[in-house]
Amino acid sequence: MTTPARRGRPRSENADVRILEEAHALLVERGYDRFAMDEVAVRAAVAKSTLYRRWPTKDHLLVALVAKIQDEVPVADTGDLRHDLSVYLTAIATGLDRMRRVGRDQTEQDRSAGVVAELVAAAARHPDVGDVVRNLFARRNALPLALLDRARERGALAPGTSSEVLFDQLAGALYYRLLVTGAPIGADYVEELVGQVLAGSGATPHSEGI
Amino acid sequence: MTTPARRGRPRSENADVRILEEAHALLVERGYDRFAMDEVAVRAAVAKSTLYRRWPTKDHLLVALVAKIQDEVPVADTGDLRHDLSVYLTAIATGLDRMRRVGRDQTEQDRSAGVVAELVAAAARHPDVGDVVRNLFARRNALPLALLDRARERGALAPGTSSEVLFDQLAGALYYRLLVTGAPIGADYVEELVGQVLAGSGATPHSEGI
Amino acid sequence: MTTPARRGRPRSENADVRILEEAHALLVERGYDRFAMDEVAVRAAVAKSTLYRRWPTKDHLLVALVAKIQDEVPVADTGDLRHDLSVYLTAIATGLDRMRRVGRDQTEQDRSAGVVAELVAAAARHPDVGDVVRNLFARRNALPLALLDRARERGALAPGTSSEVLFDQLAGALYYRLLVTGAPIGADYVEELVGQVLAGSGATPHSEGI
Amino acid sequence: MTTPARRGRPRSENADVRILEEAHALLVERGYDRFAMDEVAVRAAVAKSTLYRRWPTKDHLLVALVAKIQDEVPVADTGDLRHDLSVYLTAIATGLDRMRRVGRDQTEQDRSAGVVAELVAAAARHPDVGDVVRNLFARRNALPLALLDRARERGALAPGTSSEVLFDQLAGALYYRLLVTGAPIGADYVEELVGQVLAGSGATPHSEGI
DNA sequence: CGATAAGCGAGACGGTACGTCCAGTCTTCCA
DNA sequence: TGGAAGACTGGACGTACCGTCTCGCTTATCG
Repeated sequence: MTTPARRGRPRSENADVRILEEAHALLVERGYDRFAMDEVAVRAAVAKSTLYRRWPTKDHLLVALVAKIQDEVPVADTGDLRHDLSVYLTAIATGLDRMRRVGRDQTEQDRSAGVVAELVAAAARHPDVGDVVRNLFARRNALPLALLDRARERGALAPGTSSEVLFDQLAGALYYRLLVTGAPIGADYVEELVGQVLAGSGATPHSEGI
Repeated sequence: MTTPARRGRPRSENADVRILEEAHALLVERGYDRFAMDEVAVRAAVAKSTLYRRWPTKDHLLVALVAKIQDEVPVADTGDLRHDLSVYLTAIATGLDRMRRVGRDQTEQDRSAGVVAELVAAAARHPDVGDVVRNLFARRNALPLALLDRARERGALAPGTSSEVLFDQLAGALYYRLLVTGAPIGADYVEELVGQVLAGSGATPHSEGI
Repeated sequence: MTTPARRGRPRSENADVRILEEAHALLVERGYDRFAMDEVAVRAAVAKSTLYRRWPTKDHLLVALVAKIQDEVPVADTGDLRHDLSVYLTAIATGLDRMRRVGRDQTEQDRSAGVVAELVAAAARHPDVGDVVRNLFARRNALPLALLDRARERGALAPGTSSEVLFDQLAGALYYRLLVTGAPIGADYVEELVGQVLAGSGATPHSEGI
Repeated sequence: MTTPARRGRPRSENADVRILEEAHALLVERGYDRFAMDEVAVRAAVAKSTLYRRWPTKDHLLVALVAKIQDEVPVADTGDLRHDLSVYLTAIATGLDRMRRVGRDQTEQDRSAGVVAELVAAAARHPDVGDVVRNLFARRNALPLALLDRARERGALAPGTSSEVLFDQLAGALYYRLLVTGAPIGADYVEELVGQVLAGSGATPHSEGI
């Protein structure tokens, strides 16, 4: 089972790197809507056709970019479910908060969802971008989902509960605040959220480790 | 205290009506991004300046439009919290599902968030659009929030829980599925969600009415 | 019979002027193929859409430009047909020679037909551009054609000859040399040409004026 | 003096043939401006580099192609100059008319100069293409020029006339109509043209053979 | 009742990005 | 070295929309 022997000039990895670097810089500088393909091309010293050979659309490029940037959020399974979830969700919240500020006047203290909202819209515009986005989240959520499953196995979670629904409650609340209500998502909010969600799931509060 | 007696020709109500009608039709036909102000103007037989005199931006117009369309979702307080919430959330879910289909090929069975996603992005682009959107949701959520409060008062909900956080879990889960994961939001999902959220809030399962 | 009452904002004459001026300058600087619409727009401080509202194509703009530039070549009817034709054709030849040099390195001593050739090609590409070009020439040739007609009436030309065919021979020879063979078109060539064409048309050589 | 003994793989004659065939077909299908090198390459199953190894430019390829297609127009010297010229010019006119139709909707009854105009423009763009074109015409015109010379020698043409100028009048008229005025070039036009040109050149009308 | 103010339809305008197209060059591997 | 494949740079083209502006006209209220 070998590689099918590519013909023709291979794509320049160098170009890939430069494009993504400059695209990133530009996104941070300008934000989603004032991000221009022409400018990426110029700054990456690449022809526009090279851009469009790789990504059929500005939306595609940006989604790919964000997917790449997205930090791996690690999950530790210490046995203390409440703590582990708090840590994980706090990491997510921090990441979202960083995204919210991308490309806007740092001083303006707005409650905008910024890039995340645009990404969500991009996903809504092009079915294939949507697929990418969904894959991204699926991969990312696999770990915390497994965490919940293990917790249920060792009895820290009521048997009837669905990990997926539980996770929807948690992540959903964060995204809802970010995208819809604009309410702040601080560490204490995460704490309260996790507490309230676990309360009803058969978790012995604060004592599972014992 | 009367109206301060405007001078000059008053705005045409007729125009208002025609604009919103045609805008609606166009939004349904085309979806958010291929919705063009020029076309609204032509179809409503109205000058573009008339449009922009009323709404400073395409985003503003569309948000106003959606706000108007948005059905009043009534809340009944039967005393059966679980049931009341299920009804309310199902109504929301149905509405969202309708929005999801707006402006796209009816046959294509996609999982796109459509207009809602674009609205969220519009809110992210213009602070004042964001305010409108947030107000819209605040008004709409006031009722279910009050429902939760009353439930707590009569002891159907543990005293320590926050209605707002509770509601974030419920609505959040729906929007998260719509905007992010694209997972389906059926009646059974709502059922399960409400059950799981209430489980942790000191609600006596299925028996509060007794 | 009144003007049909224009509606909407009238086209800016100012823009027209600036565009044609800058287009002319640019054509002279660069020549036909390195003439760029984008640059005209920038230099005339005009939006590209303003360009394309007036001329649907680069070719259209340039043909219109040349039509405008084209000097009126006056025709004098002194009664000396040979002389009058020589003067007229020499003027044409000079004009063509000027066009030939447009947009190229002045030093390079080439035999290129330059802009004229491109115009001819443009006329071949778009039917409507062709119409403009043909009209241009029809108007321009009306005068010399009339000259020939009058000469025939006063007996200076054989009755059976066609003015049009005669003129084809004259103008044709010039364009043929310019566009096809690249042979030089000097004053003596014009002289010889006119002499030879008239010889066969019943013109009393050099003596009509007597 | 032998060929300097090429090293390496010899050029594929096969490729030559296929390229020119497909280029021809494509030219006929599309016309000059929508003729794309990429497509020739694909259709001839040949690399673009193979194209450019042979012709440095699209214009070069097309000029070469047309030069090759260009039918040899034979000249017969029957002694009847008027007849011989008519035959020759009619052949040219027919060829031009065929070219005019190349690459366009057959139904559209246009008066476009088509490929010929583009060739002329190509010649204007690249000096060396111009050389090729001029050579092409020089070779082609050598025969009729000789015809005129012989006619003068045997007294059928006035001694003072220049064959070259005479030929400019004839060919020029045709090209002028084709490229500039768009007037039709039928058999009767050729007839009239030749008649009028010869009338003034000392040719005994219709009686030289006697 | 005429002056003043604003709304309106029409449509041009500046601005700006998008995505497309194609010419001509370069790189890789294969014959 | 030639050839096939196909990526690359470069750069213009024409399109699409947004939000603004300029006309000439209409419809109100105010003095």
